[in-house]
Amino acid sequence: MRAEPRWARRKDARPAELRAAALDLFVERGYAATRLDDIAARAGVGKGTLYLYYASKEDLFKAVIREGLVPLYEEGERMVDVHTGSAATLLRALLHTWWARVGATALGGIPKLMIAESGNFPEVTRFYVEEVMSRGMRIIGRVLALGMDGGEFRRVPVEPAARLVMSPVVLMAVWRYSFQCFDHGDGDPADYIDLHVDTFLRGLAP
Amino acid sequence: MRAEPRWARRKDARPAELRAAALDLFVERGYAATRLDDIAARAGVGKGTLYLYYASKEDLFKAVIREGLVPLYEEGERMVDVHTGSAATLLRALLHTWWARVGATALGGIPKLMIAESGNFPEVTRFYVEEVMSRGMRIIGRVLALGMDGGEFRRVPVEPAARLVMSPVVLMAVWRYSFQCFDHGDGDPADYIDLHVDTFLRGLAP
Amino acid sequence: MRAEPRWARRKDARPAELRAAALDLFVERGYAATRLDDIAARAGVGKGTLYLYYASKEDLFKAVIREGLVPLYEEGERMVDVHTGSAATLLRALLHTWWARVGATALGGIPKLMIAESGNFPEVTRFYVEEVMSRGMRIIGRVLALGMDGGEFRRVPVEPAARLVMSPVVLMAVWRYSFQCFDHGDGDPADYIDLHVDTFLRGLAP
Amino acid sequence: MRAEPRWARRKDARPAELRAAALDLFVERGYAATRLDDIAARAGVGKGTLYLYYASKEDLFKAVIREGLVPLYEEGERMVDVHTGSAATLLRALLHTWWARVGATALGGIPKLMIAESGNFPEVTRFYVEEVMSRGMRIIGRVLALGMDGGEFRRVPVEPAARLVMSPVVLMAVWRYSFQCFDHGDGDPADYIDLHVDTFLRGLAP
DNA sequence: TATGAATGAGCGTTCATTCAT
DNA sequence: CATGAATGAACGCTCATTCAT
Repeated sequence: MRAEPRWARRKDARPAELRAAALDLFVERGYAATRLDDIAARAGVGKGTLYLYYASKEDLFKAVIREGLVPLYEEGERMVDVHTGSAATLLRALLHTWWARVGATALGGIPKLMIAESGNFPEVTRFYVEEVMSRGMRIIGRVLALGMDGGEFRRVPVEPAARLVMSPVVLMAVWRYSFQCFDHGDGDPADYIDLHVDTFLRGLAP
Repeated sequence: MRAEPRWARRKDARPAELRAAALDLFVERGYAATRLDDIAARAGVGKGTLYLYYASKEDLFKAVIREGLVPLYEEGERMVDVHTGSAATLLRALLHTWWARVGATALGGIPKLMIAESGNFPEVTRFYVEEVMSRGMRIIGRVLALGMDGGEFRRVPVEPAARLVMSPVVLMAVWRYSFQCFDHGDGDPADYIDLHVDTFLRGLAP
Repeated sequence: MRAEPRWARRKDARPAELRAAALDLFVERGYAATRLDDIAARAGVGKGTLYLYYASKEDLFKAVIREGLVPLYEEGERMVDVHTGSAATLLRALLHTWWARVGATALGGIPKLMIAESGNFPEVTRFYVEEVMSRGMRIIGRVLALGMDGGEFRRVPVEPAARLVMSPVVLMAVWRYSFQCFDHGDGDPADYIDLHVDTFLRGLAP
Repeated sequence: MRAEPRWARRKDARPAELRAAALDLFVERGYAATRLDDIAARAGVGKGTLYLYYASKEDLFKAVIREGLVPLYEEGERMVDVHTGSAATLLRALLHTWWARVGATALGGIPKLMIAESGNFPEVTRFYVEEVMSRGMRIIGRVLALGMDGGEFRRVPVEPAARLVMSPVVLMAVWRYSFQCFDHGDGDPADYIDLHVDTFLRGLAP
């Protein structure tokens, strides 16, 4: 009388599958324009099944945001914790890693999604700002402070500078989901990031 | 011997008033979540009045985008045409002007709006990409090319570099409409732009 | 200081012009599907002008019905009053006259219109039934009674027989406005009426 | 061990129930003046349920027409196929049957409905003319030809004669739904049909 | 657990009616 | 008299949510 492993596995995986389907469609069409029917269909379940895992459409949206990026940022913090080389190297690594883990994956849609829906979900927006955005900025800020303290960078206000660092990669991720199909001129994201880091590091030279 | 009937003035001004009200609400809530009732109420007219000027909600949305930024970009092009000083000065002036005319005004919501709704309006997205975004990039690109040709900047690929220039200010405008109320740490936008230009110009020094 | 004759003439003619425009459109599209804008446009006046002559759409509809056929039926009654020849000849003349004056003109749409809208306008339907339909039946009935009294026709119940007489021509008028464009097989209405009268009179031979 | 779920039975029966409710109201008030709320209420379902079976109000209307009379006309054709007695007997039987199956039932409203709405639904009007009206005429026409070929009737043009046969019964059905409540003088429909057939057959005697 | 038929509140849109000109 | 801009009640249609199976 074993439990059925196949079903059990599906049952455990369901929430993540549902969130993945929801994220895809929310990012593509926006929250309001996405029908639960479509999310259910994309996840390969019936419409009612959604309600076994999430109490409402809004609840599903919140879960998409909450479960999305937080784990990755913990990894980012560890990267800074254990780093021993130059701040410049770390900065470059962090941006490339962010792109590989977020910008180039479906998670890259989350910033676009939050930008679009912030006005309608104050509670989850506060969560996103505090637990994701600010946290990311703090990671970058730590690296900048490290470099400035070590004489590697000239002194600039940390928080605005951290925004300068993140802006190009965040906006590239956002554009990727918004204008990619109409914008035929983009080269390799890695090259773009390197150009950005090169220029920024020169700009920060003491 | 009246100068002109009150109505005529209203009739001429109405479309712009309606677009302004629509832009405010579209930016705040997103296209789908904005009710025409609310747009009409904010514009101080009845719901049916909207349909005297725009054939549908979609039509109104398109007008908001189409009539919004194009005139300003023509002005930007003229700024480059007539400029005589250094490319660095021009670049700084363009960004500050963009912020004053777009980022700090209601028009600053248009990038956020297009980011959010691009998936649902391919036609107007194409327009926005071609007539607004690409045009803005071309303006910046001309300045960068100017500086590189004049030995003021080191040689870098123009198009990605133009993106780097615009990213922080565009994203600041987007954030202003999305996360401002939750993000208590931002300083003066002008300072932020100056920090960006300073760093970027140093980074581009030959 | 004469009154302006042109205007005065227009002013007097307006109600009839408006009713004519309304009849055309009511017959073509039905009452509910006809917009007052269209009626006004067809009559060549502004939308508000309609309300100078008729208090509401419903009022206009009632006028269309009330002013439409009544005068013609008075003429029909006189035809019977003054007739001296055989009942058969009179019957044939009445049907041909009805077709010429009603069936073949715009007035032929009134039966279709009343059939369609009777459920929504009980008051005007009662008027139509009593002042138009029943009156027409009474005219035909008088002719039949004349023929039966004179030994020209065999005795049959007058009222149902009168309906039999009118049915083909009324239905032809109705079809003309409903199915004409899809029904390519109809010959000359006059031949149809003659066939009807011939057959009916034979059928009524003593 | 249930035979079948209650829902399945309902699901199969629903379309016919909805069409029946729609026919009643369309006939009573006309297409435009009938609200979907009322149709749903009469069918005992919620408003949204309609859209599970018909894509739009127009679609429902078309189904009402398409599914309404066609099966009956197939039966009519079989009656002619298998008949062996006189054409006169067959003609009388066909009219009485038509009245019993169509004129006296809710289906009798369909001719009224098509008359009223033909202008707004060209496509379904074409269907009705070709698959219902013309087909009915052809059935009657076959009987007339039969009688003429057998020497039972004198020779007359078949198509107009078929219209003469149908006009009184069709118009009686139409009137039943339009003027019944205001027209207090009608006797037994069967008597009316008999009078019609008697007269018409005498009129067609060789 | 999973389903999808059923629901009805909500919104985009239309159009008869009003009224300032 | 005549106009047409403005209005808002009304209706077709959608879709998040429920619940019997």
